[in-house]
Amino acid sequence: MFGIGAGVVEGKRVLSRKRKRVTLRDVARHAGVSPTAVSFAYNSPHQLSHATREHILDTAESLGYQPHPVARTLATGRTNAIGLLVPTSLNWMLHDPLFTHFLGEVGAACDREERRILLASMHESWRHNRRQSGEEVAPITWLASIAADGFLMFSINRAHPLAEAVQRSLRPIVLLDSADDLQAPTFNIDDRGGAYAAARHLLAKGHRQFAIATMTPRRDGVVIPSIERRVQAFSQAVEKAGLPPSAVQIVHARGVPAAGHQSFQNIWSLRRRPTAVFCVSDVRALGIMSGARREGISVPDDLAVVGFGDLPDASVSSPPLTTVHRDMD
Amino acid sequence: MFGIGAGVVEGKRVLSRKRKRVTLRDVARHAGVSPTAVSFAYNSPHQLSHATREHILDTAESLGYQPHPVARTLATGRTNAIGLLVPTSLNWMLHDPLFTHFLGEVGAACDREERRILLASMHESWRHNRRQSGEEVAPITWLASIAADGFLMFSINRAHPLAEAVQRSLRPIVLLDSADDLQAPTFNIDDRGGAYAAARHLLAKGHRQFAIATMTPRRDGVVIPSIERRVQAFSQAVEKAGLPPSAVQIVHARGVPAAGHQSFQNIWSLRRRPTAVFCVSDVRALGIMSGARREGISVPDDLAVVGFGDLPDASVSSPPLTTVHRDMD
DNA sequence: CGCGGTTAATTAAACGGTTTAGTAAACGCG
DNA sequence: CGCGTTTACTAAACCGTTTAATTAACCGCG
Repeated sequence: MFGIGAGVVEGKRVLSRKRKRVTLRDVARHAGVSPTAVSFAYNSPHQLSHATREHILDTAESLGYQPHPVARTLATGRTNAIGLLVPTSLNWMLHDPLFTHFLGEVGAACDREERRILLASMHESWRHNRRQSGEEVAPITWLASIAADGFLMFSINRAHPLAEAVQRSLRPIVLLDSADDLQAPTFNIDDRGGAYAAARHLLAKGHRQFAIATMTPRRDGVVIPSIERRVQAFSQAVEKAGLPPSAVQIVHARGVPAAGHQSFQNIWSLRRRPTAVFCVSDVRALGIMSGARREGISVPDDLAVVGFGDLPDASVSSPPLTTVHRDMD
Repeated sequence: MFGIGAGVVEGKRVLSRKRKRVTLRDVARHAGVSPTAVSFAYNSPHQLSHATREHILDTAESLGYQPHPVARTLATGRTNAIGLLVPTSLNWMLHDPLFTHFLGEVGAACDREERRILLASMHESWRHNRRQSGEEVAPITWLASIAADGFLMFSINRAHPLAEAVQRSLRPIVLLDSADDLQAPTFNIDDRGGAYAAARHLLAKGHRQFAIATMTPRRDGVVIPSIERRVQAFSQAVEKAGLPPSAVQIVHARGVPAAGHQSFQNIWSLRRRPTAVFCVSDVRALGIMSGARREGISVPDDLAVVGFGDLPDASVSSPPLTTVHRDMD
């Protein structure tokens, strides 16, 4: 326990360490002020004299100091990130044009106010964990592990295992494209109304035999609510018009829009050949129209095709939609 | 300074405070062990006897304890997030099918290993900051403010103001869709090769007058490299074949794919009417084909249309592409 | 000169974990 | 029994900030 000995050891350490991070304290020491002063220089300049502030900032720059975002977060409680929670793999989500649209808007809103988006998908991570550790991660724990100030949840409804945990969370939540039965602000697109209008339109034109072109369902039964609502609303509208359930046939298409030709053939070869097709999205409709024409089938004479315009530049053929342009709190 | 007095005050506080977070220390106190032991119970079970560990975990659960992710990060240095840096607003980025594809793949890779994606766009935030505070944020500072273990940079090339700062960063970096002149691992798609092949194909078929259908350029001059490369390579291939620069006309289209009709008309009404169109993406090609047919123009007899298949389910009409399926380190 | 009131800067206590070094008890072994 | 090793656990330092409470200095005023 010799003072000098300790000093030497410390000196050696500093030299031997690869690249020690420059901390706020280092700046303070070099500038001959207290750590608090350095913090003030960045966060509340009015507490410092102009000269001191300048001096501190100069020192900081010459040392190459960069504030540590995580330490700052720990002290302030603010992350500057909002968590975007999606029910399945991103991979799959990006097929949903509604999601893409929302993601874009949220992104714009975020970098307008110097925030970031933290993307987390809840599906895969649960499965993974269960397998690896043998212990299932509770939804609430999973949620707690995400360093975000608030959450945006896409396509979560009451049935989702996370729904309950979310309520108990103390952080603010906004739901996107969800059944609005959770106690939180919600933004949706008028899927039902749009699909319903499309059906009315086609019925008015005299069509009596329909096909719905939608996505191939996942094996695990996870659905995309917006798509689901469109399919249901369309079917219901037809049923309400007094037609039998067989008047609507649902056709699944692999990919969009490239597989349009295949999609069309699936539709065209149905036992009860439809006179009109309702597509759950516009790209899908374009693919099918293109496929039809390659076969020499005239649209809309031989086959009427209606899309769903969920993109900002809403298409010609689509029923109206309630567009949502809102940024987050 | 009365012991009892202090106790009362503390008691009052605990009651009055809204909802104090349960910390690791609280668990330790209730379980009658040291904080270290609690930490061990979660992070290195082998250091504890089975009985103690169980006891600690039970106590933790009964108290509703959840580890604080930020504190953990501060102590360990690991964020479990990778930063995905994009050059412009997300809004705009999502128009790039290549980006969407990558984003999906990265997302899948991430939730495979319990990680998250932190999305940050560098363009808007800089502009914003400059205006607000009067002081420009240095790229290096901006980079340092992102709490991520490593970075994925999309469409960054040497000209970008961030490029230099990135090199100096101590965190690992992977470049996506970039000019490969930075010292880092890179993943690209063969844009040049694909576009070149498309041009050769059309030339071989006898076409001599072309149009390129691409995106409307941004006012601020920011470009999408992958798209840019395709346009350039196509033009070069035509030029190399001995045709004059006027043999290639570039047409900008507003939206995809809905605006296909408008796009087609723009092309068809060109002074030198082309016999073939090269589209920088597949959806665009579909839109234009659809527009052409509405006007009774036959594809490919009157007008040949070629797309660029950058989606996983590569289309019929597209030249081959180098597909990339790699997850991150 | 003594007294409030600013201003400029400091001290010390959070924030909530991890990790190194260390200790006491139990264990193995000749 | 003496000695080295393992086991189970703890004390204290650390990660890098913010912020409430406090002090020192200076100013004008009656």
